[in-house]
Amino acid sequence: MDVSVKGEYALRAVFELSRQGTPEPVKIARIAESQKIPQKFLELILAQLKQGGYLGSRRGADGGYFLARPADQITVGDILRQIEGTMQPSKRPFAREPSDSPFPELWDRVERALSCVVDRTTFADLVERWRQKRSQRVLNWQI
Amino acid sequence: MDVSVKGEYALRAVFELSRQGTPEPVKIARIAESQKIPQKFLELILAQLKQGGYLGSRRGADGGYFLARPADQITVGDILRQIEGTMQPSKRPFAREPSDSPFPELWDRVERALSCVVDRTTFADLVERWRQKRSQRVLNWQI
DNA sequence: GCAATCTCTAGTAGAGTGGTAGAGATTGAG
DNA sequence: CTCAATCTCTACCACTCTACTAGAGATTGC
Repeated sequence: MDVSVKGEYALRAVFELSRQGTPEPVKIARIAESQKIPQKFLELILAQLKQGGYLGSRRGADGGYFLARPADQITVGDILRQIEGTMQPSKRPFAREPSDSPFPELWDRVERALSCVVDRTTFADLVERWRQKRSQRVLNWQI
Repeated sequence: MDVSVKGEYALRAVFELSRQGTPEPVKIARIAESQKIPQKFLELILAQLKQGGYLGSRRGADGGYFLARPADQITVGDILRQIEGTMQPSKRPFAREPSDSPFPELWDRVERALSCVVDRTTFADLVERWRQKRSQRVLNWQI
């Protein structure tokens, strides 16, 4: 019942791109450094996110990655599903399981509860919360 | 973001014990057969659930496992946490992560949403729903 | 042309998953 | 007391997955 490191890296990378807010491409090396992600691993992750249509890229000098759509139209759930495959708590065939088992319904409830959080949280939300928390901290600093 | 086969086996085993409702011990072999779980694997799982205080056992002829407390006082979350260790979506130290990351708060929300389902669903609930669904089916059958 | 960048294919060490095997301890019945 | 049935404990193992790393190739901007 957990998120892989790869999934977390993906979220942090998209967060990093959302935070800039610019349409300018950001280099992999820069994302890797500022989010402390192994660069070669990040390359694979970003390619997968592009594959899913969440990111775009440009090669060559001045190349890099950028959001394929505005940050308020990409959710945490989008990214997690793209990277982790699914978010159903139990995705087994289980042909052996008696057909009147109470568990499929349970997994349904779990998935809906999960969805309420991850599919309603966009990266614009994350950036906003992060800015608020940061300004709060700076305020305390100044007092 | 999924539940291991071991976790599912544990839930099904506890469900099986809850379903009987009797204080009589049930043999491992019987649970294994009726829930289609490899017996030797189930032995390990049941021992772990006993360790957690959810089950009791008796050895020898007429031995077996039984619920250590009433089915309405054991939740799905109890069993999953005992078997899977935790249910926090991200349980990494991540000392490298900047301290103002928006993700710890996100994981908190996810965990609370998850908890709303699994920590409020007891095995008594599961048995009740299962009985209702079954009686519904029998009704349709008879028409 | 050439340097900087993304892209594609492979490989890989180590941990985790889903079991299996077998001897030992405990209990109830006769 | 003995025996059979059962739980208990320790070990082992094949396979998959995770979290990377390596390196050559394709584009682009200057």
